[in-house]
Amino acid sequence: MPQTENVASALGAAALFSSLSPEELRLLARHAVRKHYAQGEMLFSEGDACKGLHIIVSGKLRIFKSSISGREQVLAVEGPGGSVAELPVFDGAPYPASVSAIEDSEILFVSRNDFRSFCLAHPEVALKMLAVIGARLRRLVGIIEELSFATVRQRLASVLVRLAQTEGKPVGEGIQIQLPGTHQELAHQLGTVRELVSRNLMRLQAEGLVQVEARHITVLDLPGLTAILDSSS
Amino acid sequence: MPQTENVASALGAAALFSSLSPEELRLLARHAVRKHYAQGEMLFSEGDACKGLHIIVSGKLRIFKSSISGREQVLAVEGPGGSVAELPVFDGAPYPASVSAIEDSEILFVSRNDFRSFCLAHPEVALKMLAVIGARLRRLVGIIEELSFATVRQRLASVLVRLAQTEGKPVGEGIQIQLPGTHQELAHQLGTVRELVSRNLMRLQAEGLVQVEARHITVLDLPGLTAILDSSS
DNA sequence: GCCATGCTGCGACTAAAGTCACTGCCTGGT
DNA sequence: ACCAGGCAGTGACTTTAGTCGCAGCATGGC
Repeated sequence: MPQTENVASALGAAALFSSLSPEELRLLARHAVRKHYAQGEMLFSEGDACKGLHIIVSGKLRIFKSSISGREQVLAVEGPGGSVAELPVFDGAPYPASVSAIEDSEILFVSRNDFRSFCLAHPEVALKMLAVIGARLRRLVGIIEELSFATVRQRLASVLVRLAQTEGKPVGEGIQIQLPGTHQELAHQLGTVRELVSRNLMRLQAEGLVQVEARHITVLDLPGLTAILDSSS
Repeated sequence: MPQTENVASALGAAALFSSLSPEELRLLARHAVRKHYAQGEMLFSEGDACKGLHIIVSGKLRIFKSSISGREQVLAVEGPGGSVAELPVFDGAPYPASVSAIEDSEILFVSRNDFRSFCLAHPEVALKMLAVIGARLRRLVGIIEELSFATVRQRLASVLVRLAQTEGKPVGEGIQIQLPGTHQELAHQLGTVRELVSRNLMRLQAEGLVQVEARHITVLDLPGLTAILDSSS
C-alpha cells in the first residue's frame, strides 16, 4: 500500500506530528482521508460543529472571521505542514472562525474521534498541540496589538517590512518583494478595506519609500519604512 | 504544617489543578510561594523573562498590552482560581503581555522549573493547560472580532449587556449593574480612551437606554441595547 | 478581436475615533 | 475646614477610517 506510505510521510512533515516514529505515522495515516480544495473554496464556516482535524499537504489556507456587513479579518494563514482546527477538535466546541483555501490545496483530514483516540495513545502529541496553539495565541496577541495601537499605514508598512526581511530579493535600488495576493486579500489580513491598501501603497510610493508596479513592490528605503512602525502620530 | 494545608486547598481551587488529588496538591504546595500585590502594582512586564506561574487566590489581575503612546489594551481579567503566564512558563519564551493587580491580590507563585517538573510527573495537568489556553484563545479571537468590526459604541453596549446578564440586579424600572472600574479602566478594556467611554455612556442615556449615576448604571432597555450590537451602521 | 470580469486607482464625501484644554465634583489627608 | 489629586463631563477640533461611484486596464474565454 504505497499510498499509505505517502500519506504517512506527508503527516510526518506536519509540525503537530514531527515527533512521531514512522510506524506511528503509518498507523495514523490509515485514518487520514485525502481531500482537495479549489482556490476560494470553504473548508468550514465559523459556528459549524467540528468534524475533525485538517493537515495541509500543499497549498495555503486562511483562517478568518467575517462580519455581517461583509468585512473579513484574517487571523492566520497556514501553509504546508500547518494544521487547522486543532483546538475545537480537542475541546469539542464549534469552530471559532471560518477557513477557506487561498490556493488550490491538498489536505489530510482526520476525524475528531480518530484523532482523539490517537492523542490518548500518544501523549507527546498533546505537548505538540500546546506548542502549536501557544504559537497561535502569540500571533493573535500581535494582531490585537496592531489593531488597537497601529494605523492602517503602520500595519501596511509592517507587512512590507516583514516580507522584505523574509523573502525579499535585493536588486539594484532596493529590495524586491511580491504581494501575497490581491489588495482585497491584503486588506482582509490588515483588517481594513481595499481602498485604504491601495491609497496607502500609493502614498508610500509618493514618499519615495517604495516603488509599486502591480503586485511587484520594490522597497527603496527599508529604514524609512521601519521608522513608520513606531511613530507616535 | 497547617500552612501547607491552606496553600494546597487554595491550589485545588484553581482551574489548572482541579483534577489533582489532595496529596498531589500538598506536594505542589510545598513549592508555592505566597505573594501579595497592592492595587495597581505590576507583577511583571511584557518582554520580561518568564520566572514562573502565578495562581490567583484572591483579588483580580489584568493582562494587558501597552503602546509607546501610553494607551493600553486589556486582553483578559482573571479572578480567584485563575492563573497567569501558563504559556510562557511552558514554552520558555518571554511574557507576551504585562500583568498588574486591579485590586489588592493574593497570589501563589510556582517557579518555572518546579512547575515543569510537576507537569512531567502529572500529565493530566498538560491537558488542563490545553483547556485553559484554549479558552484564552477563544477570548482573544472575540477581542479581535470586536476591534475590527465593532464601533466603540457597540463594544460598550456589549459589556453593558454582558454585565446585565451576569451580575445585574432587577430593580423597578430596569436592571442595575455596576461598572467594574473607572472610565479609564473600562476604556483600556475596550481598546479606546476615557472620553469616548464617557461620551458614549451619556449618549446611551440620552437615548433612554440606560440611566447613569456615577458608577451605578441602570439598564432601562435591554433589547434596545442588544439591538446596537448588530446594527450595520 | 471583443466582451465580460476582476483588479486597481481616485476623488469626494461621511462618519468615527482620538486629542486638547478646561471645568466641576468628590474624597481623603492634614 | 481646606486643599490636592483623581475622576468625570464637555466643547471644539484634527486625523483616520470607511463608503460610494466611477473609470482605466489587463486577462482570459468565446
